[in-house]
Amino acid sequence: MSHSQDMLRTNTAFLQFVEQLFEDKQAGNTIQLKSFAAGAHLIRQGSIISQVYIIREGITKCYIAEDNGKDYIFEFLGPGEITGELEAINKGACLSNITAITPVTVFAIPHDRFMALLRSYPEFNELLLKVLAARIYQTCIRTSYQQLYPVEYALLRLLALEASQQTFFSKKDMAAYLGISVRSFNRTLKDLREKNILDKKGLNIDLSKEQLEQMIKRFEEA
Amino acid sequence: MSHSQDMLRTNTAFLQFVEQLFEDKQAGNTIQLKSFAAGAHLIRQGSIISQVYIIREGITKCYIAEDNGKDYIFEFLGPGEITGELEAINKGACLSNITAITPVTVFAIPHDRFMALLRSYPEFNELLLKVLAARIYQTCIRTSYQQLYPVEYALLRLLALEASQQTFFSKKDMAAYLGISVRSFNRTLKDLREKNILDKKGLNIDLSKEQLEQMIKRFEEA
DNA sequence: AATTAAACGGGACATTTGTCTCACTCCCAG
DNA sequence: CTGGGAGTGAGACAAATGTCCCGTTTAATT
Repeated sequence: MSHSQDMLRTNTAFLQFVEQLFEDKQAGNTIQLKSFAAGAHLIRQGSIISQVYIIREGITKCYIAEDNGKDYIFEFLGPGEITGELEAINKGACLSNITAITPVTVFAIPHDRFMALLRSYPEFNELLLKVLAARIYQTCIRTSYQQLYPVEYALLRLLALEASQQTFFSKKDMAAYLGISVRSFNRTLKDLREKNILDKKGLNIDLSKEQLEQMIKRFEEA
Repeated sequence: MSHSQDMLRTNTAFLQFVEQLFEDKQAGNTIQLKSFAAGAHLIRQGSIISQVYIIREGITKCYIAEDNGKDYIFEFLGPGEITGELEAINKGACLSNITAITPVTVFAIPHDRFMALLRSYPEFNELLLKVLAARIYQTCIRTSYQQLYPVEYALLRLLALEASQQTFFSKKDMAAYLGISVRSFNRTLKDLREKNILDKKGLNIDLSKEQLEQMIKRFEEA
């Protein structure tokens, strides 16, 4: 379930469940719809929030801004993904920023209501467990290969994911996702182009799936 | 709750709960005790397991071994920490290796039993939610500063944690925890010694808490 | 159409990190 | 006591990455 390596995470099952709750006059009366323009903050790191958001439409990025001015993007969240749940569970200040990349609409559920839902709908509880488990899973895998493989490799994976998902992010965001500077990002792109692995022009991987897998295998052996 | 930045994670509440279950003849009859010698594998990456383990005693390390021969340690798990829960929730192969650093004893609970416990004990369910949330929280924070700050800074934090917890790991493990080579680890240690931040001899931070905080602040401003 | 801000691409140089290597110590099994 | 293996420490060099900078392109607004 949702174990596939995604740069942009989505969760249809979760979205459907919340959608249904929202439709239900009884259960849904504390659930609000909210909209955010592209670039707007849904959640600000360090602030206190009293609701969880489930993304109904649009794409957001979830990142920590360090004091030295650098950002690290953990994930791009799309429809069906929840944010602010850590804060609901542990009652702390917000871990990260969430900002809208495209225009976004969300379901907003107050914390106490959210916790009550978990208790009254075991199915919902289990969906959340799966979401959290999947996040840990993904984060571990990603962190590990970003630390232990050259950037070139991580970048290739990133581009492959981007291509397969038909989504496109700014270079700045992609660099922040990889935890490197934009300069390094560009440099690596150039290297890959010179090796004829990428289009001269853009970001399209100039390889078949088989070839890409071979590339990656080669990296792993080296 | 357990938000403090720990290198060695422990969880008293969780341990107590499982301990009680184990004592209870009715509920505990499917819970086994298992022991592992130092260095033994509790869980092998990629394998299939059918139980979750809750550490009763001892220290383990949780790491991914990449194909290029490098390891990345996510966390050191101590008493009360659970492992194998991701696999119970998502039914996949094991994400990571767990090996015993010291002799270890664990409670072993079969997957189906574990999932049943979550349903029948809301309190247990909530404890698990908190554990998962705390892991995400910690992982995000750590990943971010390891990517965005110089190694020197991450290393200082690591040593401070080690000192405050009175735990000591091999250099190899500490390097794997930081995602760097042992060589870099040593080099950075040497630099810190030359700057009179560390003991000439060993790994003790040669600063008061206030001084250390100042150091870290200086890093953050730079 | 003109203006501005942001994104992009890359040169030059400094710094950081990895790889390879060798030497030293310690401990333990033979 | 002794040889081997693991852990440790560091020199020398190569490779990767960051910083600073500037010119170009693109997109949005006036």
